[in-house]
Amino acid sequence: MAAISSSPSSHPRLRRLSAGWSISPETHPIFPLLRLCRISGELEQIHAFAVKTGLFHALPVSSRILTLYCDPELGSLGFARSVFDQIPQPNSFAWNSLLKRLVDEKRSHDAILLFQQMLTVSSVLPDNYNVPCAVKACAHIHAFEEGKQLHGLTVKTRLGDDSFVRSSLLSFYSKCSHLELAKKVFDHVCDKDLATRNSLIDGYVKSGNIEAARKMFEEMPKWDLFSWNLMITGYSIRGELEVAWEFFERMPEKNVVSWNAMIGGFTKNGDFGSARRLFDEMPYKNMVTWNTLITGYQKLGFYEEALKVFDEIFTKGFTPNTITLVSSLSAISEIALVERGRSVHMYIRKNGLSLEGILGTCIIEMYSKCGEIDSAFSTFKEIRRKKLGHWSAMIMGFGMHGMAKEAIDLFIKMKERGLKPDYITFTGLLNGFSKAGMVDDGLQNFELMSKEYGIEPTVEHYTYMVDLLSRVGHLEEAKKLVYHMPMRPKKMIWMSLLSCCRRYGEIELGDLAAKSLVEFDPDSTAAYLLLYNLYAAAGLWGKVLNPRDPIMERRARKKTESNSIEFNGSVHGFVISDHSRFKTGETNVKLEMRVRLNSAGFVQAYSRN
DNA sequence: TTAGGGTTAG
Repeated sequence: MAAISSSPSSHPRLRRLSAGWSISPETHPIFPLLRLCRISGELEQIHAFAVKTGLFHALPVSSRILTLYCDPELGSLGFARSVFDQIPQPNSFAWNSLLKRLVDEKRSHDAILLFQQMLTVSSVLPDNYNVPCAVKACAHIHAFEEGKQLHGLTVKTRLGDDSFVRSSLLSFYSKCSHLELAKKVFDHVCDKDLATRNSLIDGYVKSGNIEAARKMFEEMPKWDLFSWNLMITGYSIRGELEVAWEFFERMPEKNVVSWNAMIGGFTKNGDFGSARRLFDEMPYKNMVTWNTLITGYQKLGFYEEALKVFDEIFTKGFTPNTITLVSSLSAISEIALVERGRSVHMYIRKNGLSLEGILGTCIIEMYSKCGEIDSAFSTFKEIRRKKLGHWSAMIMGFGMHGMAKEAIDLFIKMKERGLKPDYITFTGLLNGFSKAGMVDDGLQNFELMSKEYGIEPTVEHYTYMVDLLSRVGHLEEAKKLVYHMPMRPKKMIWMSLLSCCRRYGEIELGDLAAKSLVEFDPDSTAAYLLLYNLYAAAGLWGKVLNPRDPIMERRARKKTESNSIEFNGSVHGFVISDHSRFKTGETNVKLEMRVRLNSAGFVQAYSRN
């Protein structure tokens, strides 16, 4: 209540009001005053006045005050919540306002909990205002079971006749990828309004059925902005940018979402020139605009470009949000720019942003990938309420640094805290076993994962298992695993196998791995280098020099590939070389990258400050 | 005129 410190008599309108009005909530002039309230300072003064005069005890007054605090322009969520807690028996307006604010701020779990709390501790019933909010929260986090229960509730209470309730359910099923259920809800709606139709279009768009989306769009009696924006998104997802552009140009009115959707279409399809042109031309930008550009660059591997845009945000007077920081940290991790990562960490700390969410996970991951496992661990220890993501990121960090013992210890502690590991946790753990060459533990946990936790191994899990088996020379078992895995092996699997074949002189299997590697990437320099080393190590110079060998032939037209790493304030670049030795020079970089680079025949080629 | 559903960034 620190904000309610000013005297109620300081406000001219309040001075008049406090002069002896009897407290009759329905007719009291505080109501027109509340309606006129536009800025937080005014609201705080009216609030203070209501508390001091006892008017706040009247539910119509307190609920109106709360509703105003729930407006993001007038109050923070924390403050709204504390005002809510001051109301002994909140009415439906109070519950619904707070619920809406939670949903708008994407606090979906809290919103669902609040709705449940409302049903159990208050006499407020589910209605056509709060049910759509609760359904929206379920849609956001894909809480399918909870959403279905709400659907059941609407059937029992006949709330399903309401168009808001219906469209929220329709959108929920669309977002949970149950389009058949969405269509079922849609077919039962008598008055199909714009939002209802748009929800279904969204479902079609997200499931890639652009034809159905277009049919629906064309059959609509009228469009508004949402419909057009959905079509732009739909064609962008399909990579049909010309059609997306047609919609963008044809629409009678554009808003920031239209521009963002079109920019997103360009970035997703790698046309950064058009994306940037549109970005520079648009009349108004929001944080989604900036994030669209940053994530676009980051996802396609243009990390430095992503970080340039990140810097630009500050010069243009915008404030990065969680998504901006997540994407930028991801770019920083990929190119291991630890000093940049540290400055983002400082920014987070300085601005009081919590590490208890995804940002904590990103910082741990960033330090781990940049080789600073100690900083990663001290960040991890700093986080008070650790979530599964933090544990998994730290296990992954230890894993990639070959610190299998630390990874296992953490895994055990995590389970002791009652947390259930997920597929990411096991990815980190198996990576640790593979780096440390711990076959028995690796195999045991690989089995435990599906048997005890019901987690089906992904291609990453298989990759680390193949890597582990190959490293210790169990090449036949590794080969068997590759042939028995239910999905197509990825490039890394063949790389591991091939590099270990060199070490153990397994020419035949190495040949096979190299050919499979080339199938993925016909210009794979790594395949050539690994195979070259394999033949050379076995003294098979005839094969090395055979110009008709399709793999060896690539030597002549191989491209120069480069990578970089920041260490001690300098950026160190690496290019692929014919030499298989990895000369680290002065730098003693503790990174798994070093191991990978080594096996792929990289050498340090240049350094710049 | 105290409260609600559908679009863009992870």
